[in-house]
Amino acid sequence: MTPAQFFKCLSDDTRLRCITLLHKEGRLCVCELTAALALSQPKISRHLASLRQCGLLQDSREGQWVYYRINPELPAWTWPLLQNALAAVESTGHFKNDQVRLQQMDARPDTPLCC
Amino acid sequence: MTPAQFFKCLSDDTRLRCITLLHKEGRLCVCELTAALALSQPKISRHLASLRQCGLLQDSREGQWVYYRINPELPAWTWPLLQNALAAVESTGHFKNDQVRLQQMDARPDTPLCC
DNA sequence: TTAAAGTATACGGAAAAGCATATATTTATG
DNA sequence: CATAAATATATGCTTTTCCGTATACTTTAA
Repeated sequence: MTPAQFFKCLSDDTRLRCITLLHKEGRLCVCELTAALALSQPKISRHLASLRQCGLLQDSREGQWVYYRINPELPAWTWPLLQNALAAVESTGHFKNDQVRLQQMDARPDTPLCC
Repeated sequence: MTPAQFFKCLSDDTRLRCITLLHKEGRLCVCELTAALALSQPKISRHLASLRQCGLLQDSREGQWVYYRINPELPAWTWPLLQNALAAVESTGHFKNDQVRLQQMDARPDTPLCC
């Protein structure tokens, strides 16, 4: 992944909101992101697929659900950028209303409540 | 400027190369950038205009030449991102061959040698 | 084995981005 | 004033991005 490609990943609000929530929550399935951002499932799925294809995200299927997380093996130079990107989102107040629907502790990870 | 817009500015190689050189040199005119990157003048001019319009760059005409610099009044949240972006470019070795043609000290700023 | 939930992808269209080329504009200079 | 240099913009085109909708795939559960 080149720096320009990395920035392109972050250059769209939907992708940036997904990444922000994934960083906050650790991992989320598609339906949780769809519910949290109030966007259509194919839209979320397409953006997640593009982020996976460029190496920013990892996915793992668990039964019915596909969980996404930030790829822990990203190149070293991306980490400070990612940190500052999230800090920038935080400091500008963008997406401050985005939040994953609260889950009952004993409901995860088997059954996301959102679906 | 939103974070996503900021990242879009950095998501193109030509723009990233311009920003990298401008950060290194402080300020450069269009013909210096055109020569340093070996790209067409309209292409450079268009990218610089887009970066100026979104607030990332400032321009100032000095006689025949228009000098661009990184806008010193960028919002605070952009600075660490910019720093890390340049560090990323450096560490990945991209654009490592880009350099402004050396100027004789007494030739600047009146007459860029490149033109 | 059928149905339903969760997810991915195909398709078609709209909008934006990016480019090469040509031309206009501004400034300096003879 | 005419010309040349530096820069900006217009034009037409191709490519990419983004989206909504429809549909296919996968897994679970009845």
